[in-house]
Amino acid sequence: MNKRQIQKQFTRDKILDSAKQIFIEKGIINSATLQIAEKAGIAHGTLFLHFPNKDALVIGLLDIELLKFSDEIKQLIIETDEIDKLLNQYLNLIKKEEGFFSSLAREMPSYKSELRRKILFRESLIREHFHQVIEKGIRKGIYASVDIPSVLTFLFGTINYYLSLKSSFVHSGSVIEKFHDQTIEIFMKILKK
Amino acid sequence: MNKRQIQKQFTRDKILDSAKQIFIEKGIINSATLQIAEKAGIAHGTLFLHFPNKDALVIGLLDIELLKFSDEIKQLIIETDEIDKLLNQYLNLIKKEEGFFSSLAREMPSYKSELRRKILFRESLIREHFHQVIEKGIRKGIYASVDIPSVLTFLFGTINYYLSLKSSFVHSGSVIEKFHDQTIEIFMKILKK
Amino acid sequence: MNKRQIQKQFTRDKILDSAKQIFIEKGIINSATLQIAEKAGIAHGTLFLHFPNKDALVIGLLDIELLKFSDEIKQLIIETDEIDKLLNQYLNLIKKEEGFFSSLAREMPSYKSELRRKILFRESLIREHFHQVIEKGIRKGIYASVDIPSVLTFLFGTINYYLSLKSSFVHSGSVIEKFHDQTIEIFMKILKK
Amino acid sequence: MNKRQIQKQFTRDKILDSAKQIFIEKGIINSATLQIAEKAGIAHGTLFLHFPNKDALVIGLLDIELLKFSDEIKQLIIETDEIDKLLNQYLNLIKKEEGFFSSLAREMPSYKSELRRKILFRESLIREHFHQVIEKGIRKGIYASVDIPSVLTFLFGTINYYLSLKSSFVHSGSVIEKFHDQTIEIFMKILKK
DNA sequence: GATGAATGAGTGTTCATTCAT
DNA sequence: TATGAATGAACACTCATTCAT
Repeated sequence: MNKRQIQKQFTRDKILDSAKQIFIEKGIINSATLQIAEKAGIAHGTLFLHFPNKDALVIGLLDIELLKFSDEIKQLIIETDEIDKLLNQYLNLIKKEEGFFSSLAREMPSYKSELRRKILFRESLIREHFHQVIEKGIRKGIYASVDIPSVLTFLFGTINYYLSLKSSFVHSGSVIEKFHDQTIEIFMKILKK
Repeated sequence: MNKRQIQKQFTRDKILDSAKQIFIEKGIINSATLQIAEKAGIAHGTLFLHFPNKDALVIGLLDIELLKFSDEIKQLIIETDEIDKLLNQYLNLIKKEEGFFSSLAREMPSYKSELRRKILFRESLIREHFHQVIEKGIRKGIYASVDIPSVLTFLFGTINYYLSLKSSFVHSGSVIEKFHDQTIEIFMKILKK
Repeated sequence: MNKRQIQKQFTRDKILDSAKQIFIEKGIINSATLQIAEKAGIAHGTLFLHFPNKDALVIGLLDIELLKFSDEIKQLIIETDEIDKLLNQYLNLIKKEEGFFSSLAREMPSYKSELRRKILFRESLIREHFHQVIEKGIRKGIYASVDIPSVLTFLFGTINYYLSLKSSFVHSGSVIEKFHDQTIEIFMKILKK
Repeated sequence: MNKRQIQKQFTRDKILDSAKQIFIEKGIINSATLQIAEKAGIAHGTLFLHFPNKDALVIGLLDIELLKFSDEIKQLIIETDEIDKLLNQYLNLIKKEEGFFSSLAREMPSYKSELRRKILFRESLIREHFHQVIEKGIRKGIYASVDIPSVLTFLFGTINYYLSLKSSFVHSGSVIEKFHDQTIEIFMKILKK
């Protein structure tokens, strides 16, 4: 990469960084592209040079974050096939970026369908990992033979609920941490033979 | 109530009615006060005579709806002390106003905190009813001695998740209906001894 | 009309007045709604209270101007059935609002088709008047039996050409006046038996 | 020309080619310099190396096109001194590049005065050719002794009118072709003794 | 109490032009 | 000579709220 390309990437990263911070703070819908540009220290128009429109910026940011996340999950899968350990690690991962995922959960229902589809697709990849682990457990006779999709919707629905209402559940600190143990406990109960 | 007060109440009700319809249709954030006033057949300014600002209108509407809802739940409680029948009735009640509750679930996370607190307070009343029934069941030895708040958060979180992403789960028709049976089934499993 | 309605009409008129002046000066495409509002001494948003969008403002202005014009033409028709006198009066009418018609002719080709159709419809009404007078003349044996539509396109095309390139034909003053006599002369020659 | 100059000319030509195509397609005002550069396969900034600004590019393009056109007309003059044949050929020439001339006629009135003057100057060269032929015809006693400039304004104005409102006169195909015969017919009538 | 005209800050997006590389 | 990232003013349009009538 020559100097120009480095500079361009740097600007792009600055935009994504600012966007992430502002999205966490105010939610995507209430964040103005002007404010993001100002925080990134660039001209308003420059933002649209890197992303053709606001939606593309959101999608760009999500792609990076969710891909990163998905990769880390994949790593976890390889390391363990016990669902409680996997769930434990999964919650820890979310906790690390809780601000971002909280704003995501909060606003996802308001997003335009393309954006929402993109997010749900990423989530479905993660669900898939969980699905496989549970399926294996059922085959091994460790878990009860539940309807896996229903059970996972229950789990992800609850986590989503915590995240989306984070500010109502905790004044500061992590919601995920607060409900960490009980979430695992209840989920294991559902799987118990 | 004298004639003037009756007239005032009538106008207020018209506003609330229109607001409800429009909120369901377009979501609270995308509903303009002008449109609500037009649908109510009153002047734009009149709306602000009855509600100091848009938020107050939303709160006013919720107060009525959730109170009504809460009353119906109370009635159910009296009629039964079996949690599966109660949950069944509860889901049926939501289904009746699914449009409203879906738009509520979808947008609640974006509301200002006072508004959200109000909604969650109303929800907590309903939770309380469930809490009592489960507690009684545990005392009677019918249900396992679970941590009731956690278990209820799991339940309400999941229902909320269905409602908020309704349009991703079903193209038309009711999400609640679609997930009705499995929701009860899983929830009962959690309570099983 | 009560005071409010008078005030509203007054504001609307101020907007139309400012728009007309600015359109003449800079052309419709290069006129900003903000500038029109400023010239009218009202808030930018107020403009959109009276006209839902810029196009509607243009159409509103045209409707008034062309209707006024069409009415005056109709009056002329009644007064005379000699085409040279009619054409003479017609050119004088255009001359009175030459600034406006010049900017119209200049930019019409760039307008969105709905707007253009509207303008051409108004023009067609005027053509119709001319058509009738010429037809009568042919029947009476005063004029040669020409193809009236072609001949009128020739006439209106030329007038349009003068108007649209006004600033190239005259530095100040009226183009219509400058070409008044020769336009009539040539047109009469076309009609001559 | 050394190698560098050849390369420069080559780039310049590529820009002019792209500009012409895009101008025809979208009109000058709606054509972005970025798009022209992309079509030419050069960097955006390079365009401004060859032409100091967008106007200069337009003028440069016109110079070439109108000069080419003027040369072809000159050739026609040599071949014939009958005005109807000349006009016939002239209309055929326009028809060949009708897209370009239509977009020119449509937008010329919106151009800055320098640009417009340039175009009109080129047109005046063509007018000059017509002038000479008509003059000769009058001297020979073939045509009536009309005021040649007026008569030519009538002609060119009408052709311009067809071109500028092309899309209102024909849905597809050529306007010039459509009005070809009647234009010649009427014009000849004006010249008839 | 009711009206509705007016406000004005705010939004996402475009594009000719500049200049460091 | 050529590049292309960056600029920033400009644009049409929205909407909760105010206040004279």
